[in-house]
Amino acid sequence: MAQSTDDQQALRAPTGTHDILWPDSWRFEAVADRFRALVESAGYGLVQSPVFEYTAVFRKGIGEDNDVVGREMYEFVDRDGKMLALRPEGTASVVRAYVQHRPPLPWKAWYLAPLLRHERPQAARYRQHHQVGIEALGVADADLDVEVIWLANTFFSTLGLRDYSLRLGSMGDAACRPDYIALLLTYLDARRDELCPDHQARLATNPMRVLDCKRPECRAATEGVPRLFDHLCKPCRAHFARVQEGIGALGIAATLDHRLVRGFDYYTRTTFEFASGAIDAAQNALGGGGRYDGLVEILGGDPTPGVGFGIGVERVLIACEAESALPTAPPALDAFVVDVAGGDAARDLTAALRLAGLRADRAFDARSMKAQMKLADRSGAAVALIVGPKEIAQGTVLVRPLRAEATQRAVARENVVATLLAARVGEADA
RNA sequence: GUGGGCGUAGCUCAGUUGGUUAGAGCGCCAGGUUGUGGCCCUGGAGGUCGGGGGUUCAAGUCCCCUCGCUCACCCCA
Repeated sequence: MAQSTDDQQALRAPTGTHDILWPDSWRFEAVADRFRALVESAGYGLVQSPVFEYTAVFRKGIGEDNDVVGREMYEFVDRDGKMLALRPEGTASVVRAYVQHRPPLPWKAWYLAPLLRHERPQAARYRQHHQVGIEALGVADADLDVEVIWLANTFFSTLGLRDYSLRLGSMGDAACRPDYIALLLTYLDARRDELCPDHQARLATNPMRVLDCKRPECRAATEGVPRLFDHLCKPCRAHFARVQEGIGALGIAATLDHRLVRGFDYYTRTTFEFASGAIDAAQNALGGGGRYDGLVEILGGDPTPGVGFGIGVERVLIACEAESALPTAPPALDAFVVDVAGGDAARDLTAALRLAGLRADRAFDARSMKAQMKLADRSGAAVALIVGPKEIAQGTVLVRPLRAEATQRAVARENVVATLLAARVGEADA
């Protein structure tokens, strides 16, 4: 089983991981920045938790009967003999941090975190991906569920995405779900032989997952299955109704789906999932979440309600690409210094420009003027600042526009920074 | 964990029934212009043909194994 990595494969990114190079990395940052601005506008603060935790955090939080914990988690024993796991999911870590530090309630936190799961990679699914998410603890009010869903929806819409949809469901709570599961088991036991093999085996451990099965045999067998929506207890029914009312009032379209059973054990009441219609792959879920009123207690805290979501950044980027929704041009340089007089000017000018808040780069290695001009052009800079022996003698710099048909002109060395700053302000006003 | 497809230059690919020193476009470097980018022209660098074994006078090409990538199932963002 244990295979050693040979020299060749040891020198590439591990299976299912990808380097994100410039300028793609800029798009990633742009998405993250939009998310930060949005959730901070709603009172959420950044929480940074470690990429690894004691294994128990995930085993207890997410539940043992789950592939993410059962067979996909990167687990290891560290040099002190501690059982650790790389974070496969965002919520458990954040809730653990809450339990450990007891910040005042309500506590509204957001995160951007790499998640690691030993899955078989495929289109739009990787062993390391990133999620942005929020978790709000200490509030049972359904209006907070509405706020959370609104934030996810608004994130997508302000990115410019159009082709996505929201499914909404309720998982009930400790008062009504056991009764429903008993009802469900009665129904499914009579049709056990019609289910797919996986779910015949899973009836004992997690019967509700059958509802989410895509196989035709399970679909057919659960055609007339009792719906949890029809068996919610009174408080759950009122909560669900208030959530629907709230998102409807905010103009968010949702499809009620009694088969929406999300993967983690901790969900209670509200669950939701956003899927993109633009992603040309089997994996098209953008993100999802819900309420988890029992999770804090499971992880050792006092009973505390919670609700949140996680959104896959890579999936959002794929959707943006498919819908041409995100600008792909990174910010360009303001100036590129071409120095054919020994390099002192390039050294000093770039330092001065950067200190003034301008973006500036230069060539090295005393390359030919032609080579330096090519680099200047390729850099995307607005102007080339040319310094040769003649300019040194005159104390000037040639400012040559690269993006427009305009003539170059000599500017006194000490006025270069001010000239470029003025030009940039002029552009911003235009 | 299961199944399908694919591995030739940094990238996208060609390579004819096995037959000389393995090619193109783009990109990169240099020159054409001894002070000027883009367009054009010329030249150059860059390849253990994923790796190993086998068949053969001869393997990028055929066979086996292996590694990797990729798509799908399971599951998940």
